[in-house]
Amino acid sequence: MKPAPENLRRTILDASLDLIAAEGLEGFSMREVARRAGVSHQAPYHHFPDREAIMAAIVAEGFQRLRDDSIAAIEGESDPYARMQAMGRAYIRFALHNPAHFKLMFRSEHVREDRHDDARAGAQSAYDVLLQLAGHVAAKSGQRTELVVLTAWSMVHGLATLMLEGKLDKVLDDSAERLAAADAAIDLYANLLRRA
Amino acid sequence: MKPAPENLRRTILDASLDLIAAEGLEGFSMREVARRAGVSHQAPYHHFPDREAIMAAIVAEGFQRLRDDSIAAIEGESDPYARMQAMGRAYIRFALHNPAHFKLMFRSEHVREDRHDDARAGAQSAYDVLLQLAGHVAAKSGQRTELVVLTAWSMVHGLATLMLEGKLDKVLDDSAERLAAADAAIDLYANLLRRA
DNA sequence: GGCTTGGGCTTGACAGTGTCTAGTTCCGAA
DNA sequence: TTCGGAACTAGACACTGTCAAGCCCAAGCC
Repeated sequence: MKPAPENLRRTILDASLDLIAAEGLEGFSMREVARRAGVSHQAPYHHFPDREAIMAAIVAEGFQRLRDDSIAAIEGESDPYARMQAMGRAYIRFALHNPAHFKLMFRSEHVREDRHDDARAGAQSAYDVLLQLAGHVAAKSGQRTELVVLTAWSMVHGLATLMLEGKLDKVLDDSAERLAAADAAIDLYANLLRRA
Repeated sequence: MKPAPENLRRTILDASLDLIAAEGLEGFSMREVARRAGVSHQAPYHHFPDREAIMAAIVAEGFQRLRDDSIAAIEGESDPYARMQAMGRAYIRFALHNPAHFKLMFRSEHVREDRHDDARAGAQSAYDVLLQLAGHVAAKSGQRTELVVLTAWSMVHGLATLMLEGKLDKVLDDSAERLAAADAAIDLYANLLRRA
């Protein structure tokens, strides 16, 4: 009667992703995940030590997807500035299309990366892409690499966060307008750097 | 025997602020607040309809403090760019010195501003300061005001958020280094705009 | 005076949570 | 056939936010 042997772990992760996508981050609960997976409230504990471990696994997958999206986005471009802009657009789109997932990836009280190697490794792999791009931009613009990393990351992360938390809703009505505004901000940043 | 008539509301807010400062945002609970205020677990409900209302009141106070800090910081400067930089530094310092309070101000799942006039008004009053500064910067730099608002706010908010969530810990060790890096990022942004 | 009203507070309940401890069931190796 | 362990269930515990009653006391009115 068992549907398949070792896929409850995967089922739990998928149920978790569905749950936060549908109900938001605060709608996540071990027991609701178990209910959606069709198992007892204790079954998930056989595959994850605790609630945070499930979230850490989700965070790791999120960073891998973000990294993949970023790489796919920059492939079409050769100019360092254009590549950086492409990555920024991918970052914003990932955040706006997966709001709860994105939030979870950046909430240290939910997943403390120092105790979850998978989450930390995922984050690092996405960071590496940014670091490499920033190096080329820094070389061309004459800025320090660390400062390019810091400003570029902060810019797109701030855009994403403010939009996800609704802080820009009063000035940007629909999601198309938000995307356009974010792209314009990214363009301005890149152009300022280009002409530095 | 009553210490004073109508100060339990204030006591509850102070207890809440102490609690999140000490235990973080996730350490906040109605019952712990009541315990710290020395009253029964239901007493707070006599002054606030629910948990979210306490948080909304705290958020409102936070934005007022942020606004005051910003105004105090820009008073010493006359150049529009310098004033914008001063506000950015004040923003970062507020966030780093009051991490839980700052996070709460930007977490829409905890406080939905559309149902809490006090929180919305507080946020608006801080936003107004930014809007005015950005107007002057836009006039001097030839950029659109909305784009200056968006990029400046996103930059400092991204800096604050990434630092608070520990995402920059691996590259910025202590808090002095973090402050210096944030200031450098703000300076770079302002200087890029100056020479646009 | 007595009586009512209502604000401020307490007590007790309820459903929901994360997680601990004990089972139970089943399958493969000895 | 027995054993062992992996996968899972069931029950409990302390905690949460909030609803429903009730208690106490001062103010207002007869």
